[in-house]
Amino acid sequence: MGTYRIVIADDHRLVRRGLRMMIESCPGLEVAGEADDGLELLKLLGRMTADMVLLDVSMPRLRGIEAVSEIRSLHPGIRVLIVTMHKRREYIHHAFAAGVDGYLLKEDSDLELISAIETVRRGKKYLSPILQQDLPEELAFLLRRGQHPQTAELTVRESEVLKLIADGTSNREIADLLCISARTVEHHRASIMKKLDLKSLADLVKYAVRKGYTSE
Amino acid sequence: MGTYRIVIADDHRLVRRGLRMMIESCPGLEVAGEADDGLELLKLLGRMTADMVLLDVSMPRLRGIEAVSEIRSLHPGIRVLIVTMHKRREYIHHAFAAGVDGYLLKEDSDLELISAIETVRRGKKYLSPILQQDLPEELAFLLRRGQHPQTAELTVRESEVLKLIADGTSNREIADLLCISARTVEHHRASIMKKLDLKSLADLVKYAVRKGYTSE
DNA sequence: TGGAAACTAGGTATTATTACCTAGACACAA
DNA sequence: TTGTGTCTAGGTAATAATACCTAGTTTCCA
Repeated sequence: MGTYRIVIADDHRLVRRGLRMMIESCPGLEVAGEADDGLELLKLLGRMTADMVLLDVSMPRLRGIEAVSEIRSLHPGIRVLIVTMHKRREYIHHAFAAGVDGYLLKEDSDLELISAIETVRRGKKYLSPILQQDLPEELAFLLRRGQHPQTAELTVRESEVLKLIADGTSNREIADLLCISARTVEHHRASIMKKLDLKSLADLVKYAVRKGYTSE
Repeated sequence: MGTYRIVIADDHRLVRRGLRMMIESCPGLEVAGEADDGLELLKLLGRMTADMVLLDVSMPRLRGIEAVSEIRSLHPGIRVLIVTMHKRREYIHHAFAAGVDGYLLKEDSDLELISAIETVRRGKKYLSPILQQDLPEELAFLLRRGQHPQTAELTVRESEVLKLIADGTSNREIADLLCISARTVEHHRASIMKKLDLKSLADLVKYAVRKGYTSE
């Protein structure tokens, strides 16, 4: 049997090049291809075989996390290891919910990269040691079982409120627009923050922008 | 005379590692040290000699661009090459205004990296070929002369405050971080809103994200 | 050597947000 | 039918932000 074939998907060529050098310095591992966004990756996987994908979650066009679902359904045998700069709990949740096998940070060492690849290769879940401190019990529990945690889904009403907040509308104004009391808006707001594990209005706005709730 | 000594400053160890491998595969170049944020970098430069710094502009603590001014005044002989994912014109303006010698993108190739290092080493300005298309005439003109374009309506202090606000830091916390009174932070905040004609915190956060003041 | 701009910080008052509760009406599913 | 979840809305309190002021110090440039 041959070497273990890895595909690298990251929008930065320098980063791909660096990862390739690290991986290929390791006997038994081979970089079978590179893609610079999610669509490229899917095309690539359609015309070649691979054992594992190293995936950055912040790529243009098809975003990493969304690409995972596609890979899962089209190529269920391929293991997916996220390699990213994002440390937010929400990201980790989404990733494992989408079915990834491992989650590594770009601030981890090259030794940790190889360790992550080997762990995932053996069929185990992997999470960067940097993120394992103060891991919520729920996620830790599910990780141990290789199951997927629930992702936070916003209700229709919460989405409406989120959009308005991210547009700079105050609770009072939202209340008038939606013809509900300001207290109810406050309640929705609090629910959103809790569900998404957001600490500040700034986080909420950034989340809304990333997820396309805002017009710009 | 010895090899050309380069220091790498980037908050992601995997990226540093990759850059180091690429640089060290090139005879005559040596990686003399690594730093994972601006403060570390300045400490490092204080106790060793280096010829060039490879700098990511989105590091925590001391942001890359601000670190450049420090390097410029403390170690005027050291060349600074920015290596970043940011393609926005404001970033490039800021960088050259702060006195960097070159600006490379993470999506450039490893060959381009070496080419950039060699160009800057010879005392010439370097800008990633990806960014050279539709370069505004003003910037092109100034680049040819090695002069610095005008930047930003925001002051240095205001930029610091803006970044912190957009990261979800409260006025009270910002005051503690910057060792000034909360009133002063409020003043800066108001100035920012007025200067940029922003109506809400949400607008401010979106502006900060667009302009790259935040890390994500 | 003026003057402008930046950074600092205080006063006062109003408005907004957040953090804790409780709780009724309604829909939908086990 | 008995939950579960959503949407609604109230109480109370503390904390944060905003909108108006004034004003001293420093820094830098014309």
